[in-house]
Amino acid sequence: MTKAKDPPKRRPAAAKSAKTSRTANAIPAADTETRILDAARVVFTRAGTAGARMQDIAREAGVNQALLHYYFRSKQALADRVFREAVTTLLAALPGVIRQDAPLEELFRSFVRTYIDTVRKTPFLPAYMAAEAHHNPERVVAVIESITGTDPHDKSPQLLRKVQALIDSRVAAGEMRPIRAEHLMVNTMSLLAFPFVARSILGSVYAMDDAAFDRFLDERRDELPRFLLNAMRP
Amino acid sequence: MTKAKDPPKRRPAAAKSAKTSRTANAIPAADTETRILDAARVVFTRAGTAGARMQDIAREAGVNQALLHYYFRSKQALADRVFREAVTTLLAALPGVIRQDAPLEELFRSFVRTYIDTVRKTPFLPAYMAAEAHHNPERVVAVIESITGTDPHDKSPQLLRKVQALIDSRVAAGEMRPIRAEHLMVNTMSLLAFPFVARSILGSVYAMDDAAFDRFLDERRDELPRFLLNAMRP
DNA sequence: TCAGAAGAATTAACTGAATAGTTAAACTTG
DNA sequence: CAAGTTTAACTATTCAGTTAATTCTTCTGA
Repeated sequence: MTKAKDPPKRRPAAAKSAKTSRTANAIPAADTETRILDAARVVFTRAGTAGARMQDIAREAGVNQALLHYYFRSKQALADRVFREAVTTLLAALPGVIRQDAPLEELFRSFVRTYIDTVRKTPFLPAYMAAEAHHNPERVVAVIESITGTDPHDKSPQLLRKVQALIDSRVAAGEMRPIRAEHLMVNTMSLLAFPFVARSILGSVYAMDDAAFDRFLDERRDELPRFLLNAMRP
Repeated sequence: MTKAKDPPKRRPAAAKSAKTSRTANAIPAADTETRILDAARVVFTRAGTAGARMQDIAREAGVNQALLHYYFRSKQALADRVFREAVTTLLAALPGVIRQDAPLEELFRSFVRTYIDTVRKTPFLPAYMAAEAHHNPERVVAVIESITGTDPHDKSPQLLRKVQALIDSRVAAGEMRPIRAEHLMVNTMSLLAFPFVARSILGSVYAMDDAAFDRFLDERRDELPRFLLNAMRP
């Protein structure tokens, strides 16, 4: 495809005195690479990898199109970079370690709060990731593998067994009713992620603007732990 | 954009005797228009409108690329047709009339069964629709409006109030705990739709193949009504 | 302290490939 | 043969990526 030379990229010279003219765009002139990446994030998350145009990213960043290639070599490379960041952010929205002895109520609340509070800052990421994952499933495995350093194919059954063991001990203690780990995990993720995935639909069909969606999320921070806890009562 | 002539399309002559040669493709030769539409459905739902190529659709249908334009005028028109069908199918997956006096258990069960049993026949539709809706939100309103004949902006608050009234009466009867209609509806749709939207992720990360997903759905038909009913206990 | 060289950053203009869409002729069938 | 259908070959456009020249920044040494 593209030539196999080593990357032409060098670290841009440290500082940059006040930009004199920024093409019809009075942005405080951040680092160019950063501006491109920000622009790419906007355009890719809105239009998807296939729907995005390099020209649109360049315009959004207020730079020449050649600069995108100068800094990121190819559309694919730029898209991969943005996608990888998105996955990283979304993985970070799940509490990494959970206190196994904490009351159920606290567990659910911690999950809900961490997720909602993280993702609401970039509310279109889940829809973007879902779309990309649908159109290009292999990419997800590759990216997760390169982020976590482990093949999710190996790790996920392990996680599943661990969660199942946790559930089983709670069930034995009479704290919750039995359920398969798959379902509890999928149910939790469904309740957390779907409203974000369907954000556009809520917006266009239910006329839910940003403010209304924000209120909706505020309510949800309280509603969801209650909902989940109730659902799991013995 | 494209020229504004009236559509060149005519109804294809009724029948068609045995196709002699079908380009490296021994399909029983259905109606050409149908074959194209089937192919378009496959390609568009997999790759999305932006990612799909007319050439791929032509190949999948086993016809010349010019035929796609002969029957459907433009890529956009074909894409719209496929998207409209998808929305129609997904709307049909929601029980239209609900028996308002039925026990809660039956209501939830009917919702879950209708949705799962309908959508499992075309398990990639929700992911496709979510992706398209995300990349092109206005399209959803337009299509729903043209299908139902009413602006969803007008109809959705009405539905919301109706559901809220139903909830309130059940709450008064001591059958369920109070909840805002928005949340109950979003929660239900989340639990139903998300596993389909995340189908690719379940497949690639959790190595869930078609058979495993089918079993998962079978379990879910029983698990979800229980989960929802429990969650709503007073 | 400043000329000017070296290299990094940026641009306008271009190229080539992919791809949607068109046309005109050939084929099929009632 | 006539209307509808199908095809091969073509055109036009869009778009990722390249090139070569230009401007900006930093550094060197007299």
